[in-house]
Amino acid sequence: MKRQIPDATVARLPVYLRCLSQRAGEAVCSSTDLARTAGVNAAQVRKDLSFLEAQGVRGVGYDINELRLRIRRALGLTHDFPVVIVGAGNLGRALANYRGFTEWGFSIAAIVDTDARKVGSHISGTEVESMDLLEDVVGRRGIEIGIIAVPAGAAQRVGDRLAAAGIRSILNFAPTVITVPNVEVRRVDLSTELQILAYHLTGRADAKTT
Amino acid sequence: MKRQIPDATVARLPVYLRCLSQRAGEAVCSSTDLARTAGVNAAQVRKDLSFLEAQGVRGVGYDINELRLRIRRALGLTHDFPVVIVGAGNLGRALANYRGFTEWGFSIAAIVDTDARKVGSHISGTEVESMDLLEDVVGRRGIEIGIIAVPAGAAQRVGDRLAAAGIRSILNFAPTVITVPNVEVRRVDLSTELQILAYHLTGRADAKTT
DNA sequence: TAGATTGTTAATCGATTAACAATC
DNA sequence: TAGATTGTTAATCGATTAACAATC
Repeated sequence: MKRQIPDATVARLPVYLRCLSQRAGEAVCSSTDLARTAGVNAAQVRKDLSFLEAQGVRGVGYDINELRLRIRRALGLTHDFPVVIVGAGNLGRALANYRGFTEWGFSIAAIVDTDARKVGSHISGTEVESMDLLEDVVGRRGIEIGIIAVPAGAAQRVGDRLAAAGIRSILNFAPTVITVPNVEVRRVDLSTELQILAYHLTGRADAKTT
Repeated sequence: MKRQIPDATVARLPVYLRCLSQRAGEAVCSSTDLARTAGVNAAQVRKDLSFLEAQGVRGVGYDINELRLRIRRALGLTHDFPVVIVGAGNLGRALANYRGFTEWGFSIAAIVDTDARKVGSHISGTEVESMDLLEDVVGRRGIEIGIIAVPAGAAQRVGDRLAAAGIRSILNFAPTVITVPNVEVRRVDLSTELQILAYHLTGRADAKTT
């Protein structure tokens, strides 16, 4: 069962969830409405929601609370996911301070760093622990998701250690491509995004001169 | 001319660029090689590179320096892009400190914040200026790219102001969906990424119990 | 020449979307 | 009933990839 939600849909579900949270007062939302705020096609929304066996009401729309619940369930956000943040630099701190974590069912179970001066300090209520404890902490606290927020040079090594420790999903913020077999790695990279924007800037400049 | 590079290819070019930079010593790289490090199919690599009129040598591979140049040119990374960072909190600081900026031809032309206590301080050599100066600074320094690193509640307003100031591309790090007509907006969102990982974790858990 | 690898075709696959009957 | 909106089909579009002739 399950599993047949297309990747493209899975990538959009969190966006829908976010848009729906932003409509507190309202009780019902049409596919057209949701499509507009999410920036996609209305047919797309309906198609996506059909994978969740979402029950819209013809002539009315979707019950917002019901829909949010279904999306969460489809994404597997039914229990808490403990997360380890590796690296307590600027980025690691920014991530740890992001309070959206708990809002969506993720919790910072550990922050580790190699820098002895950082160990023992607290970020957003979590104590920074020694990188030496990584495997220990991951195992003991049942952590399944690792966030890499270390310099590029250290990222691959961290990825390897996370994998060896039993982590199954990695979010890599280090500006480098890492390879970790049997682990789902997602990369978030500022310069990649900037470069894509640059392409479109250039494209539109061309269009103007044409 | 140009413009006919598919979106999917454009999104991969920065990855290739990154992978190629990581192979300093070497002079030549085959599509199979590059595909492995980039985590894609070798035919995909060749197809992508064919849009750049890249000249590989049969039986040998691609000249790394030549290829990097072509990718940069295709992406429009031929001149410097001044960037404004809006928000000098944890995230804004992390972004400003990221030295990959200049490496890829982007420069931090301004950092602005509403907090008077932050104005005047320096981040990575750039002075934080008052948010009131946003439009002024964007116009005067010819800034085309804006990075939003403010709390969710302020993001839409910042987006509107950036657009009004003439910005044509926005990278939105605020955990909210914003709508800005006629502006290319890309969203980078930690919780979206985590939620996608969560889906796959759940999926694999199912697979194991089956 | 033999081995390797490109460039490109063509088949396949997956994702998007217009359209409309069903129905609240 | 009339108006609105869903759920789904089917057409279209775009992206991926195997395969292989070309050729270094």
